[in-house]
Amino acid sequence: MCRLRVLVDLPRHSRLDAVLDYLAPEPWPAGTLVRVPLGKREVCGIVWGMAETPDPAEADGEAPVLRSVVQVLTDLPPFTHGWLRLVAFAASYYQRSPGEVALSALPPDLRDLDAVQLARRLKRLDKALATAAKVANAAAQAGTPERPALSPEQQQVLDVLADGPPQPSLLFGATGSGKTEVYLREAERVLAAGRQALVLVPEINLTPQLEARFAERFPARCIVSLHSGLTPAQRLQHWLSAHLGRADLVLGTRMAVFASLPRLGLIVVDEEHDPSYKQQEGARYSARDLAVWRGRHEQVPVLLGSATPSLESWYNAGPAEAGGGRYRRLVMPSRIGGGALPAVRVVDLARIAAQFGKQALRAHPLAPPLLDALRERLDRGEQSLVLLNRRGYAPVLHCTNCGWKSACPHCSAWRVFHKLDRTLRCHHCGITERVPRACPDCGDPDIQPMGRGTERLEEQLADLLPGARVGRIDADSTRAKGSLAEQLASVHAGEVDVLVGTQMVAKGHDFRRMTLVAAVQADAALFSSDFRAPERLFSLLMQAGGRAGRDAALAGRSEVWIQTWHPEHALYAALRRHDYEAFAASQLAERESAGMPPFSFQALLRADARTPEAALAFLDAAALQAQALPGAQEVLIYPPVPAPIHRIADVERAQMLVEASGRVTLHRLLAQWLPALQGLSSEPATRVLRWALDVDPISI
DNA sequence: TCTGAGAAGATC
DNA sequence: ATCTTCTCAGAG
Repeated sequence: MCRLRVLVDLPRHSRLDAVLDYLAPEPWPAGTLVRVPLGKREVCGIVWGMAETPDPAEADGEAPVLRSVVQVLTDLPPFTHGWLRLVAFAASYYQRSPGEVALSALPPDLRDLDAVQLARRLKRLDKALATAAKVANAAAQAGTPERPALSPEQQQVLDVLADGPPQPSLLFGATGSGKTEVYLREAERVLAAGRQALVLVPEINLTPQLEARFAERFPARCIVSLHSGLTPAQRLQHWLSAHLGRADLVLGTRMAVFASLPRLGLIVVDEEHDPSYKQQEGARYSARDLAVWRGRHEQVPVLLGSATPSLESWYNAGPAEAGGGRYRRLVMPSRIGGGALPAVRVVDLARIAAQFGKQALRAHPLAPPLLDALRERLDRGEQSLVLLNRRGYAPVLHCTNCGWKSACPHCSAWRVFHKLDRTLRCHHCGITERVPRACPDCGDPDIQPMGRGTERLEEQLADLLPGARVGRIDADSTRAKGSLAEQLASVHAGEVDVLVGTQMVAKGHDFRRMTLVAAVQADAALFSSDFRAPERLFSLLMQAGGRAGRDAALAGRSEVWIQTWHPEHALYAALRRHDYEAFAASQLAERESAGMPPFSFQALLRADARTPEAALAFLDAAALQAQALPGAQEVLIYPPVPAPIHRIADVERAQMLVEASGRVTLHRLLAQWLPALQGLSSEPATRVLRWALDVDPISI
């Protein structure tokens, strides 16, 4: 008999570390999948290692009586050492149990399978792969697909990438500069060497088109996707193909960073700046950061691509003297085909108001010159995109008589008016009600929408541009499965002249005949309390601008219009010149003088409770604990504050920021703090509904 | 006294 | 997380 240390899915705050000891008749290597008894249940576990002594129960009666492993899933090769190390690192860095990290990285279906069911699935997978291989072979016979000639910049980047030991690189390439072609060539090199490539994208929506491009380029290869939009069975099949080394290319969202890849040879993180790479619940990991770590430790190149890199990455790719030097910086400033970047026009709303009267601006959502520009596109048969990052008809309704507003009864937020189904919906807790006929407070029937969302903008544009076909793409219009693809296809087919959309259309989609992109209400982010808001705005506008003039022939007359009350703002000035570098430099200078990331490292402790007092009391007590820990002098603990939206679904949320100048300092404190926090949450005086620690938070 | 919701405790 | 045991209020 030997003792196996096994990872099971237990959250960290159960004082066990989610590594439990079990007996097995023979030893199994780390990474082996097993089924073990846990309380009254039988659960999936992963062998983490062998325990030192054979069985302490024999030596001393105090030790727990060990239970036996029920089943070993021998049909599945064990996880690689590299994968296990990734799990261990992620668990310790983000302060979760390795069991939770490991098990939540598996497809849910896999966790429920016993050996017999697994064998059946594997057989079916084998058949499916054999059929796919036949198709692939036939495709390969038909000849190798044509590859576009490389631009000098692409060639140069690829030359650098081919040179030297594997390392992380930041590919800073303008929209339309052909970053995807670089990914394809790098993948080609790696595949030819018999390795697997992992490609991460920020959103599920972006997988189909990228998958199509890879499939077109590598018709003989097995390509699978990995994201939460797959059916459980698909997800298991795709995951298994990767784990068995049968899939050559794995394309997925942040969860895919944990894909088991025995022959991993390359990791690409496309749009690396995108906040979606940060997991916002459970183990709050950054898939981009884990990708970099994984690449380093598996000695595999990591390619981070973006036209507007995160300031963290930009800094890391900067000169070593300035604290960077961690990533290689690769630059592709020009668009493929020599197309110019669209001209950026900043519309000063104050001047428009002076010129046309405030009334005109109130009645019309768009400044008259912008409206003219839209008409111009319409006359030429070109398309326009009008961006508004707010869905629904109006963000709030109000009563003109008594001042009532459509507050959500459960959240500290307004309910949004959706005209299509005449509802008031809270975008935070989801509560949906019919719009009242009259003011619920005073009975006055005159309740009016305030502000505007995409629905209203769509309606107003249809009014202002008679004859134009106005379409709208946002989370509401694409709720049904497949409807986003359908609507995008209709835009591509030229069935829409003016497209209204939220940020979901600003990302990645290629609209060939689009020559105008307008952001009508961008200013809010300029004065947000979140220090990352300007970075996100710049990136959104840059990316949106990248939708315009993708067709080199039309690039010359492509424009980005931005309506603002603050035309002098440095962000817009940099945007006008397409000058990310200047923007980044000014932001970094600001961050440095304020001691904010990337010049410091942060963690955010969040607490949810029934009352704001309880949430704050927990955090206050937590702060006292932290201050008593060794090394606390090197860590800055901010006072607890209510969250930006302090109440959601009748739960009060508060948070407390902790900051240190070094990763190690911060980490040392967190590691000691966590057990103490567990103690706090079991004391009546500081009891909360939930608490969570967010390491490297991206929204504060 | 009985019952059931919710808290507390354990999981190798 | 999930399952069991405990505990205390309110019904019978």
